Amino acid sequence: MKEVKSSFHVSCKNCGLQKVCFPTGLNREDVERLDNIVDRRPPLKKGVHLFQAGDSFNALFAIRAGVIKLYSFTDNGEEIVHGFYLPGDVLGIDALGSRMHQYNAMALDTTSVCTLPFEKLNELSENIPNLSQQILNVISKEVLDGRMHSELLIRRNADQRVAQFIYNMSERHRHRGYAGSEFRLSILHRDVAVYLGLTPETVSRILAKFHADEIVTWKKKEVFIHNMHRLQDVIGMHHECEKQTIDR
Amino acid sequence: MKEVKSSFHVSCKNCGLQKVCFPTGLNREDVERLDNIVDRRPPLKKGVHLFQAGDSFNALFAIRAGVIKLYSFTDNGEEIVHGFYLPGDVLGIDALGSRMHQYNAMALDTTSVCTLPFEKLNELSENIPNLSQQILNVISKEVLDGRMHSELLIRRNADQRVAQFIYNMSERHRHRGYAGSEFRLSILHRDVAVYLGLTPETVSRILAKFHADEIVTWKKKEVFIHNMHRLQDVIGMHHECEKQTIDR
DNA sequence: CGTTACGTTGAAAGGGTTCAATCCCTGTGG
DNA sequence: CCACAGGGATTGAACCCTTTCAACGTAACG
Repeated sequence: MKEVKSSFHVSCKNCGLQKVCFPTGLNREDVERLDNIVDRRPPLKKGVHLFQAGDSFNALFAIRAGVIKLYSFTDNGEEIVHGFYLPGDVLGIDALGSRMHQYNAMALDTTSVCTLPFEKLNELSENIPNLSQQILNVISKEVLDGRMHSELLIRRNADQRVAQFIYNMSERHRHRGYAGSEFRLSILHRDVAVYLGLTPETVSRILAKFHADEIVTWKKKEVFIHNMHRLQDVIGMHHECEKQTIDR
Repeated sequence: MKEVKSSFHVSCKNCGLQKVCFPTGLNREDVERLDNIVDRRPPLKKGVHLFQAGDSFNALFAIRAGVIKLYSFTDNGEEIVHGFYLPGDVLGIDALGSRMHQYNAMALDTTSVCTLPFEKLNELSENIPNLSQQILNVISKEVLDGRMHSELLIRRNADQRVAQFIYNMSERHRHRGYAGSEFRLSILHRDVAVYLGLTPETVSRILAKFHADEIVTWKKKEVFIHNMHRLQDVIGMHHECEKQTIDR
């Protein structure tokens, strides 16, 4: 092992996110081939854009560390937050049709990203059948995510939205091998409010209530879920069986 | 011309929806090849399901005539309407990842559908480069549609939602070569309400107001837009330039 | 011609927003 | 090292839009 790679040069093979990210269901050899087309760059600093609406599309991006906010603006300049992308998530699907990014992607914290040049990915998928299905999976996740977001906005009151958001984040962390009841979340309450279609004031009041009720505490950037059971009760979940992988 | 084909046997080549549907950007010969894999069946009667959540996925569907409602239910049994599919629209994207339909698709009126077996479509797309991009376009449209739905739900009040819905329907009809200011819409107000995250009562009141203000009349299944300008004003649109293709 | 589901209209209640003041954390510069 | 600035978070009170509940009207279907 003669080359010492810095942390942002971890290969797919050695990446802990394989189960969440792209290579799911690929064999060792194919992961190697995927690895060869991946372009890794120094981390993005907080507040920097990975891409912006109007940028031409060249590649999909897989998050290795950090958080990315995908957002846009309405005609009258109000911000819309479409989602938050965690390590293992794939970003850039919005540009697949028009070959131009439709939304803005901003790092909310120091964020490392793997770049997957789309042309090379396509060439590769001609030889790796599982890969094209994998691409469909990633896209499909994006579609379902949008639908779940709509569902949240239509049929849930403010309490339920906030509870569902925290619960989803918990599941996503758990799915990545972290503790589901205690994690760091570098997302402003303000951004969560916009994502949930609420005002920052409302979110603040609800978090205060959850804290007082000893359900969840979210102070600074640390989330503690004190009572998962009651959190699920707020959402209206039936919690017979513990498992259920909801992602983004 | 020795074989007389009934109306639901129109070939892609002779279909008026080419610009809206799949074959966009394919040459004459490729359309022919696509045509050969398309499976056409007798129309679905009102209330019949094209597919239901849990059905295994075999094919994408292109609407030739009629309307399809895509919907599901929340954990506590409330209906969620994800969208309405008009002639030229492609349905079934929700199943691309899991190979199983996630939602229910019901005909709201007598509806003709072209079935595009997915395996055959994939084989074909290996030889027709434009076709795979075309598939991406269709998927991408689905993603963007979901995001636009969310945007509607987050940042618009009831008046604006109803106005936007009618305006979008108008654009979609216009895009298909029909009059944009006067069209038939076989969608229950109740379903629109669910789609917009409102109650039927609210939608009813708003439509009454739009009628009284001589902006839009929607009685029975006929929509008349009396004043497109004021409709756009309700939405908050800037209407310098008339064009802008918003689809679904 | 009756039944059923959809649509309409009214009045009251409630959940979330709005507006405004204050607090608090972080980062910056003296 | 401390003071200050600025953006985000918090808290309170009034308001308003949408929902809810209930009653009635009406269109479609057998």
